[in-house]
Amino acid sequence: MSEPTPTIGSREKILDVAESLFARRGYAGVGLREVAETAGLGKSSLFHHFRSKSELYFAVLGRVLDRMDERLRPIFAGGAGPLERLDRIIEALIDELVEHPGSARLLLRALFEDDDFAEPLPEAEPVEGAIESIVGRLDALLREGVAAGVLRRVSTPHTVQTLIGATIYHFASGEFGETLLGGPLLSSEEVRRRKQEVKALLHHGLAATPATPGS
Amino acid sequence: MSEPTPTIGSREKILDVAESLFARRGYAGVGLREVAETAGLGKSSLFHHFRSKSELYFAVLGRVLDRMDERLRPIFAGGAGPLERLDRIIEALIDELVEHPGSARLLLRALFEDDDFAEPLPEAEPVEGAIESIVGRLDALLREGVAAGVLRRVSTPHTVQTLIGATIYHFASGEFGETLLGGPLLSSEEVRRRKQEVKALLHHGLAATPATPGS
DNA sequence: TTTATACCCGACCGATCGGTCGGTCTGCAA
DNA sequence: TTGCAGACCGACCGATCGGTCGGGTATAAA
Repeated sequence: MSEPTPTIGSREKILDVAESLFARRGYAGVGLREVAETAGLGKSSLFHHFRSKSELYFAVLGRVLDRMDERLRPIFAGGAGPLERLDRIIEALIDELVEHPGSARLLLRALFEDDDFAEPLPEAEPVEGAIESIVGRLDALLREGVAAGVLRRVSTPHTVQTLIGATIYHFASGEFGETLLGGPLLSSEEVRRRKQEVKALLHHGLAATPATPGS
Repeated sequence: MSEPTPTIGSREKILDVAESLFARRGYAGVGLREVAETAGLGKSSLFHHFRSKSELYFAVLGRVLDRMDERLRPIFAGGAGPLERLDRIIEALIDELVEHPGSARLLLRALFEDDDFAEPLPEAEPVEGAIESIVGRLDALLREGVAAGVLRRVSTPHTVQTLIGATIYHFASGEFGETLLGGPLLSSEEVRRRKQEVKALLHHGLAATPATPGS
């Protein structure tokens, strides 16, 4: 009676709490006791929904990647030109990172916390597949732009890395980024500015300059 | 007799080991027992050199930042034009990240693991100061370029973020980056390509385009 | 009314955590 | 020869870690 979500949603509540905590303090920095109690449960009840800590972690990561994929898929599949699709991908990616704070940190950590799990865990595979899928489509889009002559002859994997840095790292930078910008990272003004800066860098820095003689 | 560094250097050995481990698994993911034994000591001996885990951590970070500062300072202070100084900063930054693998991950983690330490620790202050100093000089250099008219009227803090992403994130990306590139991140060939890509993006994307009418 | 299932809990397990303590060994100065 | 300080160690501390276990409760099908 008192709870807004009486019984349904306990699993989602755990995922919400775990997403926030893992984003803030990383896999090793979060204890299951804190996750459970923040979600309003005893620690034992966690193991009713998730068999282990790593399964919970990859479930959180999977949910973040599913949201991202759902948002980006129609744009990748859209019929616009490569450069316009790239613009829309950047905007949608940033929108997703802003609407779900923590996603950026969680993803950034996932990209370079591979050493946390020495043995390859089976529950990690769908997550790795989802990352590969999104990154692969982004790389393909860049290749298409180069092939169509609308982008410079850049190394597309390096450009993928640069775009990840320009978006995911930026929104994961937390206090440091806010000190640098002198204000909140997620204000609509600063988000708009970030989109503009990244797109401008892309248009000036990646677009083929029609009048410039090639090297 | 058997040790190459008989007694002198035990502290440095600890710092070396801790740098590698903290870079790979983060602050919370590393136990002092492992640090000590990898350095060839008992755990108790660690506390003879460092009063606490956090003091060790910030000593490691401080050493990384000192190396970086020593390398970048003469370039910042040099007499070259802003654009050429920017090129040299990027090259020197990447050289430093390559010569000391782990630095990239350590620094990236430091930039967004602020939540690991809820209470402000006194030993963190010199580290924060060193970061602010380097970032401040980079920002000033970008401002100088804009003022001199050799750079577009970009937001300099946002551009700092982009450059951090393009350099530090890239060399921190580990297995993910190697999968993306299809080979080792630190091969001289791939390092050379990274420098070239970042500088090209900078020249095409940041340099003022003299013939283009402003918006 | 019985049985099955989902959900949740307190108590407990062995292991590991950061950190302390008392003490040993070595080299050097007095 | 003594004394002192730096370097090092094993044993131990309370706390917390991920995970298990047996049991309690509610709902719904049989």
